[in-house]
Amino acid sequence: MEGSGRESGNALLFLTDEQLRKGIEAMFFAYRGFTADPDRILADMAYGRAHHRAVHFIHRSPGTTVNNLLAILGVTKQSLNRVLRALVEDGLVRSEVGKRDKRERHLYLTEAGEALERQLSDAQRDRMRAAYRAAGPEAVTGFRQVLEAMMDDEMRKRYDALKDLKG
Amino acid sequence: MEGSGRESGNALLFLTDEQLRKGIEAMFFAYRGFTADPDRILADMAYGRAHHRAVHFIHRSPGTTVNNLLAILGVTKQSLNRVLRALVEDGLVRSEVGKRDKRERHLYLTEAGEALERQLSDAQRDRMRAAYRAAGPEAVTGFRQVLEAMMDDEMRKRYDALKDLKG
DNA sequence: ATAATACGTCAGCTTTGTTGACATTCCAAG
DNA sequence: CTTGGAATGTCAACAAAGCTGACGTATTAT
Repeated sequence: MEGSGRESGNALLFLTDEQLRKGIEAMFFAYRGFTADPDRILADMAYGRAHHRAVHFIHRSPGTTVNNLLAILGVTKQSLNRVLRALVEDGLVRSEVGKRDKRERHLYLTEAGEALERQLSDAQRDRMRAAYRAAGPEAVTGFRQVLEAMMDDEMRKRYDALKDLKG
Repeated sequence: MEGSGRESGNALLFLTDEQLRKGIEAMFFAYRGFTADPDRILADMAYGRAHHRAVHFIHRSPGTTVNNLLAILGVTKQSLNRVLRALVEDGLVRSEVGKRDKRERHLYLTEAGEALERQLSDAQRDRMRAAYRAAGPEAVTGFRQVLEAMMDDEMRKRYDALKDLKG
């Protein structure tokens, strides 16, 4: 992007259907690896991937509202509510009535919730770290660039909104 | 891997939890974008993502057996069978009894099946192509390197097995 | 002959998504 | 103060796509 113009020239040459298909298949198999470790951990409990996502984003943005979470995850409130209810009942998530706007519920992880989050994200980060190390720092930059370019506009908004919080 | 040792030195400096989390979130949102276009197309029909995967890999490896497909997709035969039955009934997939081993069923896409595959993969390739172009050729290399390093050993076997077919 | 393999199928269960309908609570505008 | 709309929660019903277990059948291998 801010690099030389040299690479833009022959970039198109590499975009054969064969190359693209490999990218598609790599994405498919890699995503399985990406979720494999948390899935294994969650399989022992009564939780699934949906719980993992909720826990992740509540940890990421403590005090986020249900509506916020809905927008990020892109599911219906009924679907999220089922997951959230289980997490609250099991004492992993705390739901606080908003002070400014009492209609809103602000979500926080409890100690137990943070512990689960740590367990799950440790596993996922370990794999990501290993992949990053194996591929090297320049690959990491490229990896992120392609992923960000691959998002829907909707998704990119959500991703960027998260970035603004802390990153 | 076969590159310089220079980059390995400062690689570790970049592996903060913050960086890793961004990678995790990028993966999450990008995968949604990755599947969004086919999902939209399939929503109009009575098909889902499972049908897409079956169609993709039958197109990719014409004449593949049910067991082969099972191993690649990583699902149970009951689950795959439901999908496959629908595709055969709808005339998108042809199932041929094996000549050497008559227990095996070899799977092929019909004309209609190929047409659907083209429609789906065109959409997905378009997005992948756009992402590749936006990110540049060096990013593409990095993207693939990280993805391949992120796969489970099991997944990588399946991915490599596919690569050997044509790529 | 017998065992193992490949495939199909029936039945039942789980997770995670969907719609639609409806109640409650609360803010804000009239 | 009343009322309309927004945010949330809940109930019911359903679908997609995964799972296990059991069973049958044809075919191949031992």
